[in-house]
Amino acid sequence: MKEKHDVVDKRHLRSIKTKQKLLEAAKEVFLEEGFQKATISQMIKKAGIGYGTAYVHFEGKEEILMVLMDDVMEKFYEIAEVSFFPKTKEEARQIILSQATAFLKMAETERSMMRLFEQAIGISPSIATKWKAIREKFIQRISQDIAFAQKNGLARAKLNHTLVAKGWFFTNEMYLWEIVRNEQQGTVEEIAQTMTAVYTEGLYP
Amino acid sequence: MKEKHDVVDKRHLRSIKTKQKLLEAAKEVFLEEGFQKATISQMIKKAGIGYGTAYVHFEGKEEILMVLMDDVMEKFYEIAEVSFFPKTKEEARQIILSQATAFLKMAETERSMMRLFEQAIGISPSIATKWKAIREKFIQRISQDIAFAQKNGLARAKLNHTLVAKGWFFTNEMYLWEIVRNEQQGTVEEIAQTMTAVYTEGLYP
DNA sequence: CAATAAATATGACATGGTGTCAATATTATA
DNA sequence: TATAATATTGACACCATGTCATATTTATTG
Repeated sequence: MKEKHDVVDKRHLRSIKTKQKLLEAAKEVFLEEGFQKATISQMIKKAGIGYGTAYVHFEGKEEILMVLMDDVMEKFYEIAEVSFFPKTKEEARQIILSQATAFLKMAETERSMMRLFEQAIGISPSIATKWKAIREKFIQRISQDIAFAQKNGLARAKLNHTLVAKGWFFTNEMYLWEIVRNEQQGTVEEIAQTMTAVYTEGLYP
Repeated sequence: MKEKHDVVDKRHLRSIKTKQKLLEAAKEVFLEEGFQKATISQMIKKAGIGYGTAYVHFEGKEEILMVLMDDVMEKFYEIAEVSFFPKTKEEARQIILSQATAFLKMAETERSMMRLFEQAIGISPSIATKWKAIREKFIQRISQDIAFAQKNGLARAKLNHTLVAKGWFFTNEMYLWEIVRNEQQGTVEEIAQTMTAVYTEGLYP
């Protein structure tokens, strides 16, 4: 006798496959058309399923994109997790630089998805919330790092660490979008280096 | 005999008044409903004009908001124009601080309009372009100021002034939106002071 | 192995917004 | 007054959305 929890119902399997077909088709349509212009009709046509079926699996375009964004999100969270225990200003600079570089590199490797994301953030509150969570995560993390450096006498103690963290992340984020849009001048490395230089000199005496 | 260029045609006047009525109604609807939910039907109803009339005067929602944004835009441009000829690091800090404060104050005084603007930027490319122009203006201006300070030996010369300018503006801009959304912690003054402290310490040796 | 139940898929339909355009009304000019 | 130019209008065609009664497929029961 087969174990219930290991085997998937034949019909549940059908459901999963339909959902998968839709997700794949949706991704193509999103990338071809952008978030606004993409329609459910295009997706279901490409997936070879019925119109109403899309609404069985998702509440609408937004939710479909939310799911598609999940693995990109995961990568951002990984970057945010990097540990930070510098003993010198120079060590701090290096850690910060490499984290900033990794962050900005995401814009290049995930450009097409991030482009979609940017459009969607402006349109869909639920997707905006998703991005906001990432922002919070980074800010909280950076804030913590600054507090650590301040306790160790490395960073200027009079500065409000939360405000500094926000400011630093904001610069990173805006550059991220700029790179996503392909509007930046210079390489990611150059940008990261310049940003980091001003920031570390500003924060560490 | 009346001068042609001084007198407005009676019918042209009618046109202008209709347009004006529409703009006023549109502003109300936009503020009540937000950019997305606002519809032409609501606006023409409130303005007491016919549906097609809206499309005679504007190409659509976007263009209406563009016009409504113009005076806010003007104020931003004024802030960008402040002259910058510091002779000491401290003098620079003060000028930068007051400009940053003025910039962030805009978020408070024009909150409702800026909120609309933020939504619209995500949705309408033409409005995004309008904002981008402001951003360019500021960045160009800041960039110039940094170059000036570098020439006078006030600012670290090795830094790419355009990249630094962007980074600095980006922090300002993101805080602006945060304040617009009413999500900020602390007062505008606090934020401006902290941002400016890190920035000037980072840029000026 | 029916018969019945449960889960899944479907597309026609109602709704609501957009932008257009032929017709109408108003104002200017001959 | 007749005619031309300008401005306004709302009905209409179009398109996307989300819902729902119906159909189809799979599971279970006696």
